[in-house]
Amino acid sequence: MADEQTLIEERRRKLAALRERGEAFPNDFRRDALAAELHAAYDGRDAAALEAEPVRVRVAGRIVAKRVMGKVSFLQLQDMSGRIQVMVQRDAVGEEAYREFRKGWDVGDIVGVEGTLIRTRTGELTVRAERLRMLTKALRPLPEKWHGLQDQEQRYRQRYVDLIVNPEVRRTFLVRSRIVAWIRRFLDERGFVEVETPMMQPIPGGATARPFVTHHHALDMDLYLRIAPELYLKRLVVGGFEKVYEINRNFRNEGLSSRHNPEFTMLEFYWAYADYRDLMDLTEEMLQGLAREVAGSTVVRYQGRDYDLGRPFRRVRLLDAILERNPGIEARALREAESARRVAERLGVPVEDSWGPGKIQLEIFEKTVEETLLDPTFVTHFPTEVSPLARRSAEDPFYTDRFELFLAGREIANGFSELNDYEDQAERFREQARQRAAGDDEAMYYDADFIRALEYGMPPTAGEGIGIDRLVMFFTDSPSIRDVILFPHMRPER
RNA sequence: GGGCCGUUAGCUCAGCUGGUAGAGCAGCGGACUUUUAAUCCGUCGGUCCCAGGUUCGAGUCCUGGACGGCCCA
Repeated sequence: MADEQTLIEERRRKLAALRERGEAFPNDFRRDALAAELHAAYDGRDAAALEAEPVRVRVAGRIVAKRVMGKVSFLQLQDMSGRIQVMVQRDAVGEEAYREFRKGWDVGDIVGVEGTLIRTRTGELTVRAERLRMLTKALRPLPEKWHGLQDQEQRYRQRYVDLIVNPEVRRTFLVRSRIVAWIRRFLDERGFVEVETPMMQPIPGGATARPFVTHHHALDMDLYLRIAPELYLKRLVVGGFEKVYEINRNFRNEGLSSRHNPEFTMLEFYWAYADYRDLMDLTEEMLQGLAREVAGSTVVRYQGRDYDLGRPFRRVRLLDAILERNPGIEARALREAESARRVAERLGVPVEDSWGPGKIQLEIFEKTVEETLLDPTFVTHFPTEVSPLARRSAEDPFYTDRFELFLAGREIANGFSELNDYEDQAERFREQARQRAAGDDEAMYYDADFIRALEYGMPPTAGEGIGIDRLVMFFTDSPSIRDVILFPHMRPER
């Protein structure tokens, strides 16, 4: 009796008996306590104190352990808050109920228990049962109690099982929830307004990435799942939402990896009458606050290394970061396509013929510098060529007033002073459209309505995007993005 | 897309140079009135990921494929 079907048959038999008695799926049990609440309130009370002043409780949850001793038995009950032990004595619940409990209850079932708090001989706070209720009979057996569910594939495909048996998984997603809630509070407190903009867009914009396409039947037109909310949020800044943000999903049609899921969560916020330096200051403040909230300290351990978010983050220009990492390169050589290409080739960085010096600089940076940036670092002044929505630097229009924040070798945030010169923006769109026509399917589309919006006048504004999933990875010490997404994308099961 | 690794009972894992597949947990039957991976006795349980091939004989060797993990692009 151990292949899966037989185990299920066995439980089906127990369920049939419940149905016969009309006790199969009751909905009238009301609990009045959670496991964690009981521990918090009574862990300090010894056996005598609990006996002197009896505390009656009703708890409910999933059976995660069952230890049958004879005429007394023990259960571990797991609810949303944690675990609490239950003691079932034949003489306390009656012979019939005790028999039903012994024969009919399995690990995995969801039950309700009414009883009194006691402390056992070994000192564990325990509900001594007086009444027992089967609430939901489980048909399928749970994975082994000691090792839990190890198989990565099954953990992702059947996250519900993973959550039942691997407590650290639940913790990760609780932290995720706290991070998002904390960020909302942080922005709300500073006067930012949360909005929701289209997930389905006629023209995908705001980032360079391949979009997913879908079709609207009534309108008979293709729509794109958004790759970023940026152009809509800036329309709102035009409309007078001078501090605005959105936390929501983006979709990008690219490969899967431990750092990429086709849908991921992004915070984007826009702040009128501010520039990219204000953003860096705010970002520092946000991450330090988050660290204190989530880790209890500005020193956070990730994958065996300590990261100190308490000190001001390093700020370095992209060009300087390249030169620092690749000694012997002449800065001037990177300003012109021909010579920049030769530098890239010397460094073993493959480049395409269509790339200008800006794209080549970015590529050299990504291939030789990015993963070395462990401690939080703002890399500033990205080339205009690869920043079609960012404001040019006043001192050198080859670059923009833009930064990316790197942490543990990964890009966490991307922000810049927004381009509000509609003529420059129109020209940048035209350049993107040219590249698209030349075969770059990540290049942007010309968005005429966005230009029209800018022509009404957008105040000088700074805007930033922060990848929530990567942030959660960092704060939960998770090596893979799949560990912080409840249902990561997988190929279909056979 | 490429390289490496993995897939054996519901779960966690063994299985050597090829000789008809094992353990623990879970299940089932029994003992046991304070257990903590409870313990003890007995017992059931297999599409060895799939399809070919080599061989007297394949979980094991070869080829192809599926899915997953890690690394690279």
